[in-house]
Amino acid sequence: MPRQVDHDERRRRLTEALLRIAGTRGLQAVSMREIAAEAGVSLRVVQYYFTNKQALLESGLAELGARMDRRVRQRAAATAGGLSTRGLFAAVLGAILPSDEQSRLDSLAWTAYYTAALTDPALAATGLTLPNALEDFLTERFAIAQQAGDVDADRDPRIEVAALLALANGLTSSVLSRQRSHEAAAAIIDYHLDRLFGPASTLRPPPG
Amino acid sequence: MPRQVDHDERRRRLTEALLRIAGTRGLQAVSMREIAAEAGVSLRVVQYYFTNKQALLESGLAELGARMDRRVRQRAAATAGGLSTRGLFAAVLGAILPSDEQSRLDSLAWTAYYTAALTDPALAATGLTLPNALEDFLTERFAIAQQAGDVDADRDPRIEVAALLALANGLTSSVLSRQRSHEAAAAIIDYHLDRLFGPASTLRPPPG
DNA sequence: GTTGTTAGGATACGACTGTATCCATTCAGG
DNA sequence: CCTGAATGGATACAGTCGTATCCTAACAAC
Repeated sequence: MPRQVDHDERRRRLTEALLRIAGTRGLQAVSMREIAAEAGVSLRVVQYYFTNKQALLESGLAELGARMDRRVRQRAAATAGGLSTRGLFAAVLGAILPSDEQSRLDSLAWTAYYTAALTDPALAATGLTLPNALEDFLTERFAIAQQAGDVDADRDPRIEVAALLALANGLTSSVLSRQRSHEAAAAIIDYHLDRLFGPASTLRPPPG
Repeated sequence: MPRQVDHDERRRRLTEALLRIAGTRGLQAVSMREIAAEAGVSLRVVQYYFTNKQALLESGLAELGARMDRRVRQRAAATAGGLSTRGLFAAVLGAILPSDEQSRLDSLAWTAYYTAALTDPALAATGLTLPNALEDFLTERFAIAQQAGDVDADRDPRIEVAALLALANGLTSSVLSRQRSHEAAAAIIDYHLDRLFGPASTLRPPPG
């Protein structure tokens, strides 16, 4: 075998270049040639490691999902002591909200993908499945906390969770458009978590 | 002067064609030729009545704003008797949520514009100004209702209004992706209005 | 050293984009 | 009637797009 190259590493670099473009100039600015330039390689290399533009886009979407997952776990791990239900919700919702430059770029790219998926059936198949799973998971946790008496009995778990996730998404959109700062958005989420769970008992996990 | 044509009417038809494409196939599918085909005219006609593609896109954005405004007023007018604070909020939030096929298409187009504006400074200038004005207006109304004793004194008007608007936006996004039905989203909004203002006192205005 | 596969540079193809130009038709004002 | 502006059909132009092809360099296996 001739000169061997780490294909996964090459693909990772190209995917990162793609997401950099999508986050700064939008998904419509993503072309094979732009990705090549951003990654500092030739067009042929991009073609060589991805059969299609479609494959490239799917790789970008997968990477975004992986990064989001990593952020949630990081925030959950940063919570001192065992993770309370409120801590879990704060971790998830805090991870959704863009908090630094990197997560802002990722969030922009995610929004671009989501919007594209609304009118592109090819992307819709892979891109719009995560929210439901997350909602179900959090609803279950919320219901358990409620049965334990940590939440008022008259709250509807399914509605509360759906609302919190929709709220985080709506706030994200306003943070991306710079209508609101990250801190203002985080305060709004805290305000609602306070109403649901009572005032926070421990230190807030650090942003990032 | 030779054969005279109603320019405003022509421009309106072309703008409608543009929004039809943006709502069904996305903003990236909008080209001068596609608009011409959708409107049943030649490419030259599109060029004749709009100097630029830019001008065409701005016209689409303006039309979307006008339609949204019309929907809010319609819902407000449909409310029996004088408009209560809750009625106002229900009208505005209900108008944001896509409720029929037409408002769904408009909402999709709006989302496409909003996403594009996040990375396109030309669109950002005209497109991202409405939300703030609406938020200020509703916050004022909310504060007045609170001083009149119609809302609990410990609610923060600015936060509550910002959260309601973000909630409506987030729910809209979930309705567009068919993660949730319009009815489910409307129920979530009602649930929160009930918590804020107490249970609804009058009939809910009809959808549409 | 020859061979054969892997890795990529260079270039080309047809489709599509926004925009510009050329030209024919229509019809009111003189 | 005739002239000139309004309207729009047809076509061209320079770019960019995704993709395909051709060809060369590198290097492990034999």
